[in-house]
Amino acid sequence: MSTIGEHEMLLQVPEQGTLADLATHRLAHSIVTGELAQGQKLNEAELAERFGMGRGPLREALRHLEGMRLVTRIPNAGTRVVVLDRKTLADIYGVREALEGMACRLAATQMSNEEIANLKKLLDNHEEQIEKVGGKVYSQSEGDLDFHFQIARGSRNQMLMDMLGSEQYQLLRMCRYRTSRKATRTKPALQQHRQIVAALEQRDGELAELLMRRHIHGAWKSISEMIDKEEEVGQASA
Amino acid sequence: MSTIGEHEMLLQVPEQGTLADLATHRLAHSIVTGELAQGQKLNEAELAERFGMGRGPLREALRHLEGMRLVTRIPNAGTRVVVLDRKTLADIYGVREALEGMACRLAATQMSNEEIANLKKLLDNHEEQIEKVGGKVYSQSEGDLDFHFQIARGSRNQMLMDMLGSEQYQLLRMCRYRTSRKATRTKPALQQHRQIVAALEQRDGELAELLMRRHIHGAWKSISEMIDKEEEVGQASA
DNA sequence: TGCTCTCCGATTGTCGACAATCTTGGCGAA
DNA sequence: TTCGCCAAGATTGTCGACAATCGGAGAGCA
Repeated sequence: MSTIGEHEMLLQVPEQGTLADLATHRLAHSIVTGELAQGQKLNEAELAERFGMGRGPLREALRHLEGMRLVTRIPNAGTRVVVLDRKTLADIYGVREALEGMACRLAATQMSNEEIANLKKLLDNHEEQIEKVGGKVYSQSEGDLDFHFQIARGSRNQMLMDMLGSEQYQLLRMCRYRTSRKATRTKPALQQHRQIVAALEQRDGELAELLMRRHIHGAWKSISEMIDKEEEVGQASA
Repeated sequence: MSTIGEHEMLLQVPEQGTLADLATHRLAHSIVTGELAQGQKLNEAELAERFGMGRGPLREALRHLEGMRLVTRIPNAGTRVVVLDRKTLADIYGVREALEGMACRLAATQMSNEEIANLKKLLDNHEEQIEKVGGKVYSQSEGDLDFHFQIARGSRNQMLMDMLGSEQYQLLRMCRYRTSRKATRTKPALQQHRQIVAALEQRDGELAELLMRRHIHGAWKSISEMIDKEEEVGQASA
């Protein structure tokens, strides 16, 4: 239907449900955007007061976040925001390559013509935003996530969608926020996205998988280099 | 080190931690083994009393299980054991094919010679158990899970290990319990396992991945047929 | 001066009770 | 008879207080 606001799906936003769900959402957002620093300790009482709720719901939220791997919990020692070191990111991107490649292969046979058309429109919007000075880098990054999520959805594999989109894989978004501010590599990424859509249009699953794997592999190499540089300046200033 | 008792890793058993962790463990076990039927509603007060704890820790446990996808929770309407229908199982096995194939490919270059040797011993034990009337089918099934988990560990990819082993993927064990009582297909499965280990010994990642994918694909076909038959008799008796 | 041990504050873990919401059974009207 | 509405029971959601445990500051001793 609509091609805009789809990334709402990535974090079922309204959360009209329980306070615990609300807290989960707010905390996840704070962690993903870096508002809460990596490794920072999360004080239950303090957070509960800030959110205007008791500690019960908040503890449930922390348990939920633990399941999402956004926090680490040690009994009797508190909960901390997860730390994304180089090895962890490498592992994530490796898994992503396998899962998103698979999603692409399935999507090539499962997506409707209309869905593929919408995907093209999404890329058009994306390009438009890039043209006007990159728009806010924010929406650009989220737009990219939209693209990947739409393909995951196109696979018609619920487990895959769960792992790549709705909950399990928030770590990715976290990584994006950390790295995508540099906002390099958007042009070639868009080009690769178009290639992938073309493969989907031709219903060529093998090619689509190959292109997606290559795309993600390239993204990882780019991010990896970025981390290297950051570590260098980190070393220099230390 | 030891090749026995390794499947303890699959459900960090001791759980000397909090009551919530204990409840998580006990509930997960009950669900996986089928002691709690699929779709059954979980009453908080009742379970809390049975486990001799308050509702607080129990609710945290349910939140954790929700993250593991072992239960489904609907606000103000309670928590239910997840239902593994045919589509869900198909999705799971599809994802498994991608992830375990990847694990195998990585393991071929990452595992030490000693680890591979231990893997062979594991299969010897496995064969022994099959010879003596199949032993308890239980340990046989768990032994198979051990095999797969050892390879996941051999990938040296923590995210992969998490997804395949320690927490996220309990659904698989649940499925095993439901289907493996029939205990067919153990001989060919063992044969395939040996082929995989041989590929690992030769450090042939591509071959190892291919064999693992084929192995899992075969397992799904076998289980799929089993479900078909069950549905037939179900239809007949209805 | 440096190390250890102890005690205290802070934080987490747990419980019981209360409020909000949903479900169900019964009653009355069309 | 059947449909819809209402009330009572049951269940979930939430809160505040208490107990258990941990980390750290400071005193005491070598």
